[in-house]
Amino acid sequence: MKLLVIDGNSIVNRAFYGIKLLTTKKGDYTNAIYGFLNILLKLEDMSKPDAVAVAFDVHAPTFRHKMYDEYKAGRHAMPDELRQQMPVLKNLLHLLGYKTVECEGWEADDILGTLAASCRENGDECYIATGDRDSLQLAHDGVKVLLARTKMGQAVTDIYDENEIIKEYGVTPRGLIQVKALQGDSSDNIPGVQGVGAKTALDLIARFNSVDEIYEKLDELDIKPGVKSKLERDKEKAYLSLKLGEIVTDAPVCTDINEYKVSCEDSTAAVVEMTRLELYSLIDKFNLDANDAVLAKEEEESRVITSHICSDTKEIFDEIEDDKVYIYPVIIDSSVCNLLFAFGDEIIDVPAETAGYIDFVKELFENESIKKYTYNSKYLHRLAAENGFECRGVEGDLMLSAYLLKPSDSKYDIEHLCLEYSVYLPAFKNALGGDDENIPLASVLKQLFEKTNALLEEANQLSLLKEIELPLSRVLAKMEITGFEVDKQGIEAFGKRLGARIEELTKLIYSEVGYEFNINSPKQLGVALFEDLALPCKKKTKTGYSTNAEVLEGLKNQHIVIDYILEYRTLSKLKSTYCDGLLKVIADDGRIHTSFNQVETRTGRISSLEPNLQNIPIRTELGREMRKFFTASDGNTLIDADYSQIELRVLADLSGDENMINAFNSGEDIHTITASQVFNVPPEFVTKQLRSRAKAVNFGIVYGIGAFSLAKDIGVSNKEAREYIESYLKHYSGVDKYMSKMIDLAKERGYSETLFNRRRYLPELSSNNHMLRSFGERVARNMPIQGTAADIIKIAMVKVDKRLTDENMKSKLILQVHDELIVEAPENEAEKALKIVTEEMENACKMKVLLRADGAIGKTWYDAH
DNA sequence: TGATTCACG
DNA sequence: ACGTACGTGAATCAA
Repeated sequence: MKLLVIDGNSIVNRAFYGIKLLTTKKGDYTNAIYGFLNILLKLEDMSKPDAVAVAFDVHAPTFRHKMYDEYKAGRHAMPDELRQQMPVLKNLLHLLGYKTVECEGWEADDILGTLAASCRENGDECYIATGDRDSLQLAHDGVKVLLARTKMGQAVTDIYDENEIIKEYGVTPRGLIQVKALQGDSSDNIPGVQGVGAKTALDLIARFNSVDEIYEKLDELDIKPGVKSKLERDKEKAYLSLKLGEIVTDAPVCTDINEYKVSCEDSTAAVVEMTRLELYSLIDKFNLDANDAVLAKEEEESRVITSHICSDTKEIFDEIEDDKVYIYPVIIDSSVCNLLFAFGDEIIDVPAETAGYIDFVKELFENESIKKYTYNSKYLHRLAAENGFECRGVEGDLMLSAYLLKPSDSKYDIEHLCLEYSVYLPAFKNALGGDDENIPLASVLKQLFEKTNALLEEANQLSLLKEIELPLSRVLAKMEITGFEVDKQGIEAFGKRLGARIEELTKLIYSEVGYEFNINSPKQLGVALFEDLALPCKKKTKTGYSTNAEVLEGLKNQHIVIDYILEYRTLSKLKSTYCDGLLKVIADDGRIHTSFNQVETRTGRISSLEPNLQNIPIRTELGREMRKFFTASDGNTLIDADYSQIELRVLADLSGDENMINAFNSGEDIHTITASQVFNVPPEFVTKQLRSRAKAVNFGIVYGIGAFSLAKDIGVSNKEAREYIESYLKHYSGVDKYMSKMIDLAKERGYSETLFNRRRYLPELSSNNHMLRSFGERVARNMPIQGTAADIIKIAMVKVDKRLTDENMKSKLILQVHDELIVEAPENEAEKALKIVTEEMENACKMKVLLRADGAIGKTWYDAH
């Protein structure tokens, strides 16, 4: 028997970069798919195998992720154009009857090694197809390597067997492993012997066969003294490298050749997919019949997705089977939407203007036993809440499912999900020639739910979805609709006051600089300060001088204009973002209705937009004034409760550090205790300055600290900062161990996760780029903490809402700011509401440390916080 | 559209 | 040798 094993990632890369971008008419990229299949045919032709296995890496490159611009450098990420093709290619391979092999935590390399070893054992022949020369070491006995490479712009594939390798390199394939052990390989983190490069290593092994033999009689061998001393020095490294470079042969994959026999069971499906991808030439090459596609197309056309506009809403209830219904809301504006109902291939459109629409929606929504599967459940809850009823029985929300599976994606629309989860998105055609693009979107809901649910179950995330995110979407909907009352006149007056002072400052700045310019333009400001006023420039940005507050602070005593500019900046920010910005979004009811985005952050926090109510000023007294305009409406008060040190408490719990747990349970101030321990002084001698430094260290630990940044933050030397961190980790040794464990675990699994199984994939961890990898490590330390805290307050929100409802209260949650909840309560309920909020926050979940929430009551946000 | 700046936890 | 703490959203300028 003969097995062909293909290094899928390596070959698909060759295909992608070797062929110019091709797309279908619709715009889907196909060049990697086209190239891969052509190479596959060529490889089969060369090796004439009885069976074929295509190995892929599961992790790093296939996960899309957002990243900061400064980390964009380096070639770590698979480009989007290629990434999109991966699931399509894998699907097509399956349709053609090929088996793919993937194994979480194992690289394609490991799979190649394992299959090659198994063939050798069983006396089977094996061809390894790859573009990576590292795999040459696998070639011996019946194992040959098909090396794909580019020679003078032409793709060629060379067959390497043992003799061929000896001819080219002068060493055996096993020798190549020895060479690598001496030479090292930075991309695989193999150290090698420092100072020994490819040439020396090859020469040594060609003459003396192996690392072992070299070290056995190092003294007697004819080796240059310089090289000899290097070898002596790095002996341990050489042996470590040998071990690291060892080929894995025990990946848990199927090694039964018979399982890899190619058998295409549904050639029609393959032809249809190739037709959809417009890869017509491949149909012939794979000996498929293009007529299949024509026939299938005819069939496809005969089972067109039909839709009709609902004439009588009773029809919907008649169609519902098994009490399940798939609803796709087509949002017209914030309070109007059409509902598309998907029943098999049939779509029923219920436009908002349908007679009795609201009554129908009410009847459907209030019936808890009809299980709703939808996309954007928050919108369904808004529709209900706006009309004074509830939407019950929501069991699924594709947007939330997709977010939990891949929180780093930026878009979760149905088109993207179909690509991601290999669901065919049919084009819509109806008898009337309509072209409502929403119809096919609705028609694939069921398939997408099937795929995503299986994945959620695999990731243990179903309870996170059902017990936290789904109930939360209803709470968020209600909060959006309730909104936050503001004092419009107050904001206007404040804005005018700011405007007057800004004008004064503008004139002062012009007269100091000597001419008029746009103070808001960092570019013009930079020229004014650093060229015309000749102030010393300390920092530059990509595009010119840096003029941020930190730089300006440093120039404060050099010129009076700096003070004017700093004040100008502060005031114009306040005016434009907060006064003018908020005035624009006050609704007719005198309230501000923010939108909460439940699928944005990569840590599990929610975000607030249009307007963002999570960044209303508080740190300076002037900015804090803004909060006086956020008010309770007539007869009501505001309850504001916030968690005390939730992230550090979460860290204490997750790390199980006894010292930190005791610190919290003692009830003393955590920063003071930390200061006392880190700086080795009794608690009563901890000065304000020491406490504030300890506080910075505490924060830094949560963020994945570096000495440099800590030093900058608290204004001490680099060395001192390093000592603080060391001392901290010595006193909180559980934290130290925990942090290392988090990084190792994330590297091993490819993601980090919270206490409630929220995941964040970290492809950065396997990057060769130092900056990027360090970033991944900091995130691996921070995400479980920030994410668990986010999970906890979400649980608290669901519980608070439930208590307020169950106890028939009029009090309502209106805002969340990460560790803070705000409730608007009738005056006579205030005390009770305060008790409920703090109680539910503190009892959201059981931890090794107590969770503490402090609450207050006030007429305005300013007073209540 | 991307870069810069700054508001929050 | 390298650059430097986690997570967001909005306003503004400049191309």
